[in-house]
Amino acid sequence: MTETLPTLDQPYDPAQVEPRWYAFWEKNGVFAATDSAADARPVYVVPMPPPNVTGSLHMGHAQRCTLEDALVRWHRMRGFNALWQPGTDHAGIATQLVVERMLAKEGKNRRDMGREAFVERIWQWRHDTGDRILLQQRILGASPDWTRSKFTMDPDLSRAVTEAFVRLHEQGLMYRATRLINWCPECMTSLSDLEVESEEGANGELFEFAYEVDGGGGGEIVVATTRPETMLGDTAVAVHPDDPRYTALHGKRVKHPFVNRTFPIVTDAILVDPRFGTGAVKVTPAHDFNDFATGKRHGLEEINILNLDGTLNANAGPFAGMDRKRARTAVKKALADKGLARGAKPHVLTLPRCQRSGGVVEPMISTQWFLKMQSMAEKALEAVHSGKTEIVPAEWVKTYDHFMENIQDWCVSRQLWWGHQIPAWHHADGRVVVARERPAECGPGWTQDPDVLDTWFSSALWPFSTQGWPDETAALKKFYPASDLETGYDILFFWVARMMMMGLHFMGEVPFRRVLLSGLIVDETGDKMSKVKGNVIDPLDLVNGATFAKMTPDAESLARFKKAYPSAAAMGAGFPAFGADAVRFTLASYPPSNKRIALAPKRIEGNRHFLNKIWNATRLALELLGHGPWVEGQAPKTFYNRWIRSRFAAACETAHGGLDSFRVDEAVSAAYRFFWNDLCDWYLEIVKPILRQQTDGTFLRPEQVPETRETLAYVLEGSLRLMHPLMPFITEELWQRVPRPASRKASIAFGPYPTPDAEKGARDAEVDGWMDLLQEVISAARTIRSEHAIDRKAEVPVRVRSGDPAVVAFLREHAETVALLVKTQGPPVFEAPGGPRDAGTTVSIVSGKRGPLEVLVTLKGLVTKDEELARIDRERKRIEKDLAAIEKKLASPGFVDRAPPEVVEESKQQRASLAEAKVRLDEGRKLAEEL
RNA sequence: GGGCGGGUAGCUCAGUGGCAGAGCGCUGGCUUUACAAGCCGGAUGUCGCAGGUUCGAUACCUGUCCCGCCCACCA
Repeated sequence: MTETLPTLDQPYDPAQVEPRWYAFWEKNGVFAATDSAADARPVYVVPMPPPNVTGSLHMGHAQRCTLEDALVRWHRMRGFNALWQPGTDHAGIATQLVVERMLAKEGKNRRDMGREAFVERIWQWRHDTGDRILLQQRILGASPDWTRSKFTMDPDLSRAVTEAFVRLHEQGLMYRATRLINWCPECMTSLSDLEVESEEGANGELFEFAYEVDGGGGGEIVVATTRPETMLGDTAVAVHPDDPRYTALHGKRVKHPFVNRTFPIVTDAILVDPRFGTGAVKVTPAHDFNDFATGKRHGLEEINILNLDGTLNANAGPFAGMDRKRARTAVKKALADKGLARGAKPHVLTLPRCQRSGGVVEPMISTQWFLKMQSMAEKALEAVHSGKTEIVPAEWVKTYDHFMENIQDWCVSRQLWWGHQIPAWHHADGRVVVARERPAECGPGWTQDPDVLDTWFSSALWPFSTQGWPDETAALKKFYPASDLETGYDILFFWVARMMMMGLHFMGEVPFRRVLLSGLIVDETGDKMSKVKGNVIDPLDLVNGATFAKMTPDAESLARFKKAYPSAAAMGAGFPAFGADAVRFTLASYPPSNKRIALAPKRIEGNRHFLNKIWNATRLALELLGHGPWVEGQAPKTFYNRWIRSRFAAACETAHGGLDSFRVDEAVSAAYRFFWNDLCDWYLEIVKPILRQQTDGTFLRPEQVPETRETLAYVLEGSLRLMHPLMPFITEELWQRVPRPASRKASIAFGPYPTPDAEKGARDAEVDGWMDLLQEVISAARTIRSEHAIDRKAEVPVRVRSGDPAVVAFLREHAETVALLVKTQGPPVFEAPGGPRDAGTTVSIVSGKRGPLEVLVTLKGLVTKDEELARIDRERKRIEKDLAAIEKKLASPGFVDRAPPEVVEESKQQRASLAEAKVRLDEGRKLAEEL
């Protein structure tokens, strides 16, 4: 493989790298899971939330791909039989609406076409576009087992739906009932409670009008309403029993002004709040949930005034045929004409809207199929409380509980054509038969229920319907329950909760062991992405690059877009091709506790730079390593090699902990910091001259070369494996070129993953501590150079003094490194404090655990007296501030007695060190004055 | 009305009962043969506000003010 790879002398270009590897993985069967009982590997299963079959990839999908792929690849590399179950959802209303809109553009509608032709048309469309999203997932590097891909309307999954429905019916949980439901006149279907969204803060008005009291004697009762047209369905006026204003009217009737009927004034303490409005409430049992309940309490008539399309029906008398919106105006005018209007005031209300169409939802009395939820919800509640399923982050448990505890029966029937038709047959005489197939006795005179099931009904079965249920397949045995379910919190009720209930009900076991809930991706200013707002970013535009002109049709929308993404506005004409890895790495870097994830394109750019760093570091390493596998992983003896192995081990530990606890962001930052800050900034810089065997007298350490090569090869190959779940493409590309043990398989995706256990032996706190000290010395000297603007090429004498002989000895050993990284004149000198100090020597104090270190740099002639004095004063100020803080702490009553001894000890040490540092600095100041 | 989350650097966000962090931005220097998509430095914070617990609070508790989200039938 290595021979055929292009050379690395080109700058990293994801477009040249990424497409090559996907086919390679598929060819090598990387994604395949096996349901063979003989396979003894531990199983890891993640059901992918099935995207809408006709949809195209959005930021949320990209996030799903990123997080789930990271978890799946991580397990796969650790030797799990990992199944990421892919598939698509038929998305009932959403799909039907889209196709209806397409038809409308052609001047057609589904009613003219007829059900069969319409459904055929959707199948055709699905056939044309249904794979688009699957291809897009591949571009992101997703690694599900495609051979097991399912669609919710596949024959086997449809069979599972029917089976579930029939069983629920047999068990008395699925029933048909006539009650008030949510109706969307635009979609012309019923909705579940969850599909109704409330638009808060809508501006409406509270309209008041009078009903004449019937039976002579005049008198009236004034009611208030936000929906005046519903008065056509009024069948009572309710007042509070204790309201003295209306006592005289109890038991009387009022006359309807437009239709020929009268209805009672009833007393109801539940419905009526005497302080609100006029204290008298019009009651419309057929079009309001409160009024419906009131009607039941008082035995009121329920008069439906609406047709299914939202126009008024014959019960509306003179207003019949009008649209509900026009009817509202007309009713108000008619009331005014009759002298019954009593004014209106602005009123802020909450409007129920259809999740899909956005239309205002009307409560309507209707006969529908319902699923009893309470007993199922109780089991689902228990499963989380007993820990059978863990919700991560745990803060969602309360939300889950609240939903389950207050759950209402689920209206599952929809008056749509696209979906699973309900397996029930009706006879004209009212008989209903529910069966798996059309029963023989249902001959002529019987018709199948025309309704289809809520799309979420089939989704709720996903963890087991995809594995062959109701048959007892090997896959079902192997892959149920799933291990982790990852999804956005927005479908916790729609999907997760219902899977919990259905899984427990049909399988007698939770559908997954953990639920991992992620935040929602929003624009950079925190607003939800929406086409209307013009702030939607297509993830593939980030992967492949796109001009803003392409993404926004006109100048106005471009301006809106740039406002939504300030950091993108600075990118010029558009997004460069960041590549899938950079997008993924960025999406993985947000902690899941973040409910809203503000997508900052600049952050992707930063991570794209990180990929470049990996690319170039690997180029350098390959140059330093030459050929041949040196990756043995034996414990190194040399200081720097021990240090980088220790750092690598720490990174592995953090990454493992992060991935294990669904803190992928922690794995991301551990990898980033290790690779860039430890490996590139320090280790490679130090090791470069050793491996190049520079012959200028420094770093000629032939005995260290083999071990250093081995270590460099080890951490390089290891860190590529460490990062592979997070950025699969670049790691594969580079891994295929780096020296690696012969035991490795064809792809990095086969692992193994560098585990903390394997690396544990390399952790070395003492080495880490010494390296910290060395880094501080070097930084201090560099800072002096930088502050005095010493030319890069100029060499300066450096002298470091410490009262700790061990420190002096250590630094002497690493004199070459200091010389290299600081650029000293000759070898730096390390000595005990108290020696003479030349005029023109500038000093910086590092006050560490082992007492202060004086870093002296002689700058005679390169620095003025004033500059040096100013610098020393700044440093003195810092030290004084720290010293004051620590003295305050030590002086605070009780600290010495109550704080843990090691904290007290450390503080005392710090105080001593700082105090000494101050003395040294003052000495330095005296000398500087002599400049 | 109930519930949840957030308020930390100019921006996007980590974080911890013991000296406030990252990326981006800003800024000084540097084209040093892995990388200028880079390297070496630097500046920047009443950790929303007020109390409390504590030897010690940005962190824990209470209250409060903003912001966002979810649930709920107030005409």
